[in-house]
Amino acid sequence: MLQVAFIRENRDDVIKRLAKRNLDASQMIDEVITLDEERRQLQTQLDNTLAESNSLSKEIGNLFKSGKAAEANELKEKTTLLKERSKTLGEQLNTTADSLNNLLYKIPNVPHESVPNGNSDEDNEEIYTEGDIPKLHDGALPHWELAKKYDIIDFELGTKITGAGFPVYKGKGARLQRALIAYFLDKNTAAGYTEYQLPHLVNEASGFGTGQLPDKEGQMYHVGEDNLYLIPTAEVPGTNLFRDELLSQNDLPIGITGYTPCFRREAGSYGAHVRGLNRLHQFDKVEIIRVEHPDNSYKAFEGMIEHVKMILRELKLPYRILRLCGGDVTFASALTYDFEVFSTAQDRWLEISSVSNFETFQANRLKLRFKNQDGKTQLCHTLNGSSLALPRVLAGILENYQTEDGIKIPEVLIPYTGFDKI
RNA sequence: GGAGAAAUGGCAGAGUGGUCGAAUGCGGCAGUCUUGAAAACUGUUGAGGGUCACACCUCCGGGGGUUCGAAUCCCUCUUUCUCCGCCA
Repeated sequence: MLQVAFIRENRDDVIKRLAKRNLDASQMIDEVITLDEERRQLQTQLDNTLAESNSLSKEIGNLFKSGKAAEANELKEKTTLLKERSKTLGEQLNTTADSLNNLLYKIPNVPHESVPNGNSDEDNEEIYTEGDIPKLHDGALPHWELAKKYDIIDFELGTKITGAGFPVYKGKGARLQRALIAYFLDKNTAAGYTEYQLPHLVNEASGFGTGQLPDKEGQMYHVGEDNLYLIPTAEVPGTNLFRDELLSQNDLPIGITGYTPCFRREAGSYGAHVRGLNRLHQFDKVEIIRVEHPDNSYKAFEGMIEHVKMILRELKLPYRILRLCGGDVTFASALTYDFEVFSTAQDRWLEISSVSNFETFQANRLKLRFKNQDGKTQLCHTLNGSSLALPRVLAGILENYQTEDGIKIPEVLIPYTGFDKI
């Protein structure tokens, strides 16, 4: 959520920058400013009322002590009126503050200046490509056919025991999955990220902290009896680790990584685009999360991009990087780069990583702050990225590494799989 | 699941109705000393709102209540610890 003071001081700029998201926020922004003024006014009135009754109370105490009970009782009557007034003002203040907050929840982050204009994923800007697209033999198959042919992933079995979008990995498929998780975690920890094992269910406060609530409630699985949510990404427990924290400058930067399954209710549309591993209700992902000094966050962002590039280079997968346009960048993010791997047999790019800088947007909700050099409290910047999401990497490997007599395993993974061919 | 105890600043930990936003220690910051560092010493140091700046207001796990006045008393919820039960 944006900071009110920032909105107040940069009204025109905020509206202009939000327009990049094809959002005319002028009305909302003005309402924020009005509500905020109202809130401050009420706060002042309440403060003054309370100040008055505080000083009366002191006086009464003193009078009682010096034995002037009659005078004290006289003053007591006065406080009744003040009490009523402060109660009314308090209620008004709460109402106003609630409306202000509800409105703030609806305003997305202001995009970074480098974010290109555009409406949809078609307007994203390709900024980098690497790797050769392999020439496959005749009769090369998409990964869901390969999965069946080599009996490594069983989609029907998943449907039987749970439902569509919950695949069952078998034999070498399961082992390859585990190999990828271990390999990614090793790469991330070697780069300085601390490994965490995080809960797969989170409470409501965590959902609010990273912005899944209140708006995207329907996208998470909800365990009603205990009012918990299945995580859609490790970003949620991982970032909420730092909720309500006041760090010292020396604690920064913080980098953590963790493997979790991810659960998403709205897994997507229909047809070939959601076949196989392309879109799932449950999938595995290794995530990297950073908490940074604001001055350093874009440098850290570049570092994360380089890190993911290095992994894809090692896996020898052809990929490209997109800078998401204003219409496609997610609600909380100021700048997002997507990584896509080329899935040769499907002849299309598949998103495998999304790296974002949220600047202070999440930190403001989380109350994640640090003491800067001058001893002042300041909001941190938060960032995260997939490093990496498993299913589509797996799809890319299966499709790009297929040969007429089996699927080869990328060299760097062989120590993890213990076999070099499926 | 049952019984008991507890929740206070970045951390540890005092504080049982007004003089408490809160002792003390640690940590942080600044300084003295030192070639430099450490140690020692001195000073400083909670968060949020509000203000040009002050004033002022709020916050002692969350919510409610008693009282002129609550960290302190009462109710309730949550969490933690100890003991018992169950258990991978």
